[in-house]
Amino acid sequence: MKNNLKVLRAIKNISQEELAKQISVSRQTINAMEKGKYVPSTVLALKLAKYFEKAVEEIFDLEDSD
Amino acid sequence: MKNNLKVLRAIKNISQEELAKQISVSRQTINAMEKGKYVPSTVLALKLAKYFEKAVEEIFDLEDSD
DNA sequence: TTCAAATGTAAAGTTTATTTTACATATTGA
DNA sequence: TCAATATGTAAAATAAACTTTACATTTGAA
Repeated sequence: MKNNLKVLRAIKNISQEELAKQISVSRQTINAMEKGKYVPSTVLALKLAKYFEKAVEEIFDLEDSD
Repeated sequence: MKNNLKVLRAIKNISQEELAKQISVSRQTINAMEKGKYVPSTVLALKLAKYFEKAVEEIFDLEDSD
């Protein structure tokens, strides 16, 4: 699964740390997600979607391997 | 986090087992989700959304406790 | 009422998400 | 250039997702 977090974050011009704070996770969790190192929980995905005012599907995308 | 899976499944009139097969998880995973026992991964949420032709937000809902 | 299918649940085990700490590198502004 | 801030990464620990097996209960149709 891939995602646009890095771009969305750039548009809002906030750091990984700031985003982490906003949605109450560690900075490493944000970093790891952006680097595609793991798949977040649905709660996290919904929080990110809410924060960026996007649909979950606009941020996260299934891949053939999923 | 809550969800409508039971209702959506009733509309399509398929069993937990059938749904499990469709999205390649165990029946217990479907059952546990419906019973609110745990939060699925985003991959699973996206697969369910695709299967039911709904947005993730139409199936899953954040609660204050999230 | 009876039988089969569907659902609920539980325990044990495996895998994966997430945290914490810590450090190295990159970037940027003064 | 210097210092601060941002990012990448890694290891160890914990929590949570998910599987498998197994069994009990419910439901619905013949």
